[in-house]
Amino acid sequence: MGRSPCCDESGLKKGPWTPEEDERLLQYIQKNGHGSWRTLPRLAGLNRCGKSCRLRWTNYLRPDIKRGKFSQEEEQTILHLHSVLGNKWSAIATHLPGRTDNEIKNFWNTHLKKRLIQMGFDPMTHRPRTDFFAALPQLIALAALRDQLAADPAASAHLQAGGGSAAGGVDVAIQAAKLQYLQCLLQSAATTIDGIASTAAAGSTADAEAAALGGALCSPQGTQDSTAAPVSAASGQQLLPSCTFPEAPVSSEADQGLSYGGGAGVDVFVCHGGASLPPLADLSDAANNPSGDGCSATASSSFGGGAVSPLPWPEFFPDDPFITDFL
DNA sequence: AATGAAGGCAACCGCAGAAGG
DNA sequence: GCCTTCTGCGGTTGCCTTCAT
Repeated sequence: MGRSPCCDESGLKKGPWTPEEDERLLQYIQKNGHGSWRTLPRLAGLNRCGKSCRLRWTNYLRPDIKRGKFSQEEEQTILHLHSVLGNKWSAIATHLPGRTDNEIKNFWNTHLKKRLIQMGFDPMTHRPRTDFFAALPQLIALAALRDQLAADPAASAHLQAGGGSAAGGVDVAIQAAKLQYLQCLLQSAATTIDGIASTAAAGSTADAEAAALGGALCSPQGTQDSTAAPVSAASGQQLLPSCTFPEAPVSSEADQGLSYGGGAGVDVFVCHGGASLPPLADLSDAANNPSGDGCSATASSSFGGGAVSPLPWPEFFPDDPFITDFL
């Protein structure tokens, strides 16, 4: 209860630690253990409060502390655990031997958080930004696609050939695109559901990561960059080698853009990019996979036992056949 | 070379929960 | 059951370094 009085005491030194202080604290703890942090400074002959000593020890002097840059694996772990645990830095730190909560927190605030924001993700939910107008360009792009496919025999032929289905290739492709967009919307709407998380990072560098994730975002770029999605799917699977599939097996097709994580004892559904809407160039593949993309069947089941929640948006454009087709 | 901006990190502050009397 | 003390955690700040102009 209440605030610790130790740091309120006047006359105690604050600010950066000197090498002499470090040495004194280190030697004392190595010899006696830290025991009571409150009494430690006096016993060790340090003019610091116990809190400051504890912080210095846990964040800097502890012998098992790992220094240097975070590895890709560590980065992945942080992203994944943060998506599950939120800002529970100490809990995250327990999964990263040698890293302190402070270090992880700093790394998050200075690197990962900014990167997620740049990629259009909400750093708290790890999901694409949920405002409707942000998704509007994609809606428009899909509507345009429908018109274009209907008007372009070459594209239709391509889709029919690639789709492998003799009947209604264009329609199937459009339906698949619609389905994927719907899933995008649904997933955006599900941001408040606890326990649902996504690992956002994939790729070996920030730029590669951005590119990879950008392909999976519900954004105009995501729908038009024909190279992004494969990178996303591939890297997403590569970089989460320890991910498990606690609920249901997922087919390799459906697995694209998906991964599961069981960190911290929590079964977590993870969908890269929140809604792996593939680029439009992949529509033939989408048509091959009538269940939609990797966020389809398992996604809806993860959002509450398979029942899809009612859309929150129909009131915005109830008369648009493109939307009502979904309902 | 000088200066300002931005980034990165160590440390502090204050709150909350656990433990003990 | 209440109060006090201690510990741990997360948010924030401020300093130092690096980069750009």
